[in-house]
Amino acid sequence: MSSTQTFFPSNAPRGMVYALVDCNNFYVSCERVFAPRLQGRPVVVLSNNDGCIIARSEEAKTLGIAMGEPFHKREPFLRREGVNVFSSNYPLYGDMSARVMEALSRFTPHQEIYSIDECFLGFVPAPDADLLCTARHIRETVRQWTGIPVSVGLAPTKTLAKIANRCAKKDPASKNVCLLGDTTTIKQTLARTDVEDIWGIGRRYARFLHTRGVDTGLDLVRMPRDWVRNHLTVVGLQTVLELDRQPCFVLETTPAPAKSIVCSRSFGRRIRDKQALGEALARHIQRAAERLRAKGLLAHTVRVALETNRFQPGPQYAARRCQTLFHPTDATPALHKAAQGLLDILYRSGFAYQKIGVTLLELVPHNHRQASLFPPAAAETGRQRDLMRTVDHLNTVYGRDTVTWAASGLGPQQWHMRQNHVSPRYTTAWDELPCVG
DNA sequence: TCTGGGGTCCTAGGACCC
DNA sequence: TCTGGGGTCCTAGGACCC
Repeated sequence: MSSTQTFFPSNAPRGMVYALVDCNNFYVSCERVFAPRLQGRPVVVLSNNDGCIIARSEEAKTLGIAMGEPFHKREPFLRREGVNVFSSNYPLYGDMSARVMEALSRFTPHQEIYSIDECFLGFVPAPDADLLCTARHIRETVRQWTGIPVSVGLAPTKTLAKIANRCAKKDPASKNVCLLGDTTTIKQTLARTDVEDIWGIGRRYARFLHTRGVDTGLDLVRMPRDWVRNHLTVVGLQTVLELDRQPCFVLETTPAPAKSIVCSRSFGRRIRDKQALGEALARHIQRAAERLRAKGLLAHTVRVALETNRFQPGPQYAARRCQTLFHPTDATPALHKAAQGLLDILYRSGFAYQKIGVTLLELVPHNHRQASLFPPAAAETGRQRDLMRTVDHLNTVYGRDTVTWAASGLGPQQWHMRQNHVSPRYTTAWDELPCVG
């Protein structure tokens, strides 16, 4: 890549127009749909384990509550200010997300669901007025159908669409819709955008860039390409090209197959005992295997990671280790056996553990089982598959963990996570009805 | 007492092979 | 005195995202 500048060429061809639709304060908005009394009041939603604050209403932001703050440090303040606090309720948010995405799919066949609360849409180029009209229509439709407010940013690349979306959210005059179309507008906007607010520039890169006097998007796009490549890797280079209106990130309309499945949780309180760690690990394996089967995949490698609380003073311990299986599998018992073997190797007595996690790697589609010199007996895998299918079916119909493995513990679970402020599963609570008994 | 979880990608360095 | 070089695989670590 040469360092020749292609800084806003006046004859740049116009390709697709990208829209980024982002739900405003999504988790908070979901809670508000079912509790309208929360409108206009400060609301926060906590991470798993009630650890950090991960979503804030505008009113909560105004109170000076930051993203990612530890809940326990802020709890007295939140109480004093009368802030409404919710544990995260992913079944609810997932369901609301699906409704939003369904509404968006009506506007174009070019849709990339980027995250639980964000979606890229692709449109053919059109006059600015028409694009803005479509954006407003999207906003109204989603609000009407789901109750969720969204912002829409439009631009010639995904990275610029992200910036446009940010403008749509921040500038009240925009009414949550913003188009970055012509060169002048893009340039002016980049000059007002700090590098840390650019998609792909995280905290570390931002700090580095500031030390070099690169403070805004406009500063960044003016840097020599080789310099960017050397200091920010090829990914950073793509980001810079995108700021320069050259699309590098295309619309991924079909989701790529998963490459890994992680299941990992902090404990509600510290665990010293290997038996309890084993039970928590067994539970993670169960979850991970369920997700693996739901995706129609087999895992070839299992990884277990174990760690103590890195925020505590004194000696801490963290370790992880993989085991590759002889045959890829989606059977809970085989994955469980591998994971427990890894725990035996990793466990050190005398530590207070904070977290254990499992990762399934080298995932392959289950119908593409690689030809093996020593294939597992067909009858055996058939029986196992039937068993797993039955377990998954029962758990789907009668609720999570209706059928479970003894290895995950039958007594009270000292490792269970905290979740003290959870709202009802308004839209998916059927699996908790008393008739299940 | 209490600091999330689930992902992806890139790079560097070591081991090993020919 | 001289001590290759290129390819691949693996792992760890670092960076980013939501």
